[in-house]
Amino acid sequence: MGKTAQPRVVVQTLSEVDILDDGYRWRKYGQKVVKGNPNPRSYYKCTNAGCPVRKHVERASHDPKAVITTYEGKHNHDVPASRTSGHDTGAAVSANECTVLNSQPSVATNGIISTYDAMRVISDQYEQMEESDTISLDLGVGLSPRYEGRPGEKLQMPEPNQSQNRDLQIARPGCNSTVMQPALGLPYYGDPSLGAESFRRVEDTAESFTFKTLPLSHPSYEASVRRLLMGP
DNA sequence: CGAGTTTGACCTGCGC
DNA sequence: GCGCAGGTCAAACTCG
Repeated sequence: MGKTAQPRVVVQTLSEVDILDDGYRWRKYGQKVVKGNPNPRSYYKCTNAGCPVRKHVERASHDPKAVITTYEGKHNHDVPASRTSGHDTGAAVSANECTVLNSQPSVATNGIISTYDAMRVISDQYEQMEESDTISLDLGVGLSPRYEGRPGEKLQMPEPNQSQNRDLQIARPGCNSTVMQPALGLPYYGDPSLGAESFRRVEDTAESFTFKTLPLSHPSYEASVRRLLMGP
């Protein structure tokens, strides 16, 4: 009973880079090939002294662009100063309500939302959740180079299913609008070795969140984050 | 020179 | 009880 069930956050990102800048500093401590996935999984610890948070990062087996990052534990410190600039996410969510945010104005610039932002929201949620809760985040990152530098442009995703994901949605289970949408064009959801497994767990463990954000031009990802942090 | 990564070995939990 | 798979450790190495 007195188990230290750490909150778990699953972030699913479409990106060609697997390192997501969530504002914290991480040290890699291992890498392992897991069964059912040809891509190795990397293990990271937060480098902050005394911070127990760990994360592992792996690519979905059938979509090289899909990166699944799982955070375990909760940061007991603030984000490193060099990475913070007191930017306002404008994405505060009431933990007790079903909320759907559109990734627009204050949250996203040019339809871009950063993992950092998402994590801030998640962090917020943490505060209100019991331990052992699991949060699922789904960050779809716009990949097509053709979007880059085209703010305000209507984004036409090659795959129609992805275009449905353009909203950032936060939903609480217990509300009937819980957003658990395996169908939303994320192939790895259907992969028994990944999605199904983790989501089954989500279901019997406790509450879960699904976060969907979209367009994010990955090569300029850091720049985007910086833009978000510092403003134009 | 220090911080971070790489990589193989080791440990542990779980299913058969 | 055994074997497999996932997770962690730690020494060697790399890079800024």
